Amino acid sequence: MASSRDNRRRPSQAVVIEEVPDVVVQRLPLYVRVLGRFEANNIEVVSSEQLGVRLSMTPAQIRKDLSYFGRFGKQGRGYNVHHLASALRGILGLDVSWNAAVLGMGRLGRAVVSYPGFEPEGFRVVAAFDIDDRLAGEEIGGLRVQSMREIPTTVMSRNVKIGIVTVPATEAQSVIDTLVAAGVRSILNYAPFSPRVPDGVKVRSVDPVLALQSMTYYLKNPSAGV
Amino acid sequence: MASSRDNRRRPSQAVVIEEVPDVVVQRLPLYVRVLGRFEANNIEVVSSEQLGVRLSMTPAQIRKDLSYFGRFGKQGRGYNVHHLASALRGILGLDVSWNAAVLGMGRLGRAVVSYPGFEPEGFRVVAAFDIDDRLAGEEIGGLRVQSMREIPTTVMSRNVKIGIVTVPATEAQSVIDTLVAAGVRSILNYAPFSPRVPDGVKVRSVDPVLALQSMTYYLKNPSAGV
DNA sequence: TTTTGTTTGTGATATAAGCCACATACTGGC
DNA sequence: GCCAGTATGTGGCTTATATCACAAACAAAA
Repeated sequence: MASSRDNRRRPSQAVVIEEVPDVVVQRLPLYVRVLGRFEANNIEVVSSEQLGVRLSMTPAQIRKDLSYFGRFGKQGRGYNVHHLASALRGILGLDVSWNAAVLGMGRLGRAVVSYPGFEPEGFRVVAAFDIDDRLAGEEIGGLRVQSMREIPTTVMSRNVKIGIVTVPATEAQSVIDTLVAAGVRSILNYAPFSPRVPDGVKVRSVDPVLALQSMTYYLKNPSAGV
Repeated sequence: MASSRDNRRRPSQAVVIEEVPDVVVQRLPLYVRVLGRFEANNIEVVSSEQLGVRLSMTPAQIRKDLSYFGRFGKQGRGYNVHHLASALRGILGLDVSWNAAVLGMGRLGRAVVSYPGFEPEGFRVVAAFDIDDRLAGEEIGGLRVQSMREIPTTVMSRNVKIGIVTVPATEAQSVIDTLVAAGVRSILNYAPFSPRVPDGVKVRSVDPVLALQSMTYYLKNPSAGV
């Protein structure tokens, strides 16, 4: 029945950029990660089926997600691992380095500054701040700790694009406000609270306690959630 | 993969317990947290409006979520803070303590074992394991490190309900399989990979790198995502 | 008691996300 | 060149999630 195929592409005028849902954006790094594993194993081609198995998701979802950004596969064959991986890295901006500042030099902040997992992924911690001015001047993980008052100037001078917030929950909102005022638009929040930020600023929270607290529901109630 | 075998409706089966969506369960601890703040400030009554402001969500959503579990509010007045908080703690199983084991005694595992944020919330790390048997016997954060071979017996004997996985990504799946085989049904995963677990097992992953990698999309493409 | 001002709880509705299924396109074998 | 086998890309449908909007319930004031 459906034999009408006059849905040809219109020329690139009136470019209505289809908005990509945030859920999709959040999954892209997942794809980059497994593709990286395939690359490391010298596998040249993968299907959405294979990716789906690795990621516990349906092949259809992977294909749909990718289709927001282009056509990367070949029918009957699959995706070229290297080609797709670098395309996605480009889309996500993972082909360049990003500078971050850590806010809060307590136990957690120190751990983050010396965490070896950021650098290889292109995230560079280039500044460290603490509320306690007595810490200022001390050196932690190769960085001189600065006063929070220096946030605006340092964000500018060191091209800081990401703030990593490790202060106590009570201080976190004001630190975030300062960051935002300084022009930071991406925040990784470790403080156990719900940040409020204006439009145009993205926050992602890391909160293991919250994760545990929602799992106990299923421990207590095993019949739920399959 | 997801083998749903028989999707036919059973109209005769009247006892359809309304399943609570996982998104809702994941938000409950958020409510508990803000209610705790209100409690600490000796505020006795809050409205869904006030909660919504603190959590950056709509009042309607909060009310809908709560309605899955009962009727906790009074029209024209709002919710009794203490009453609602303890009701939710009960629902989530946060009124009792839970024992956890940490798997992997590297940098991250050690940090987790000595992280002071779990105990006050009722999560007790009662066992520590490492793949490297040479570590076995050493004491870290007051716990004797055990060989992974001891997982089944220790999970039983110490009533471990939660596994906290801090081994490298390459080892993580096999460690999780072992945990699951030993009867653990809640896993907090710090390893940068996508775990596969059978039905009935819950996993939540903590993955700061993934969070950063999805935010760079918006840094690169500021027009997107409001 | 009645009225006014709130705020809940929830059906109904709107929006978003996920999945199916198939036409289309490519590969490899013969 | 042709056929068999395979896997993409996507329109359309289904399912899940979020929001709306309003009757019901309560408090406080008159």
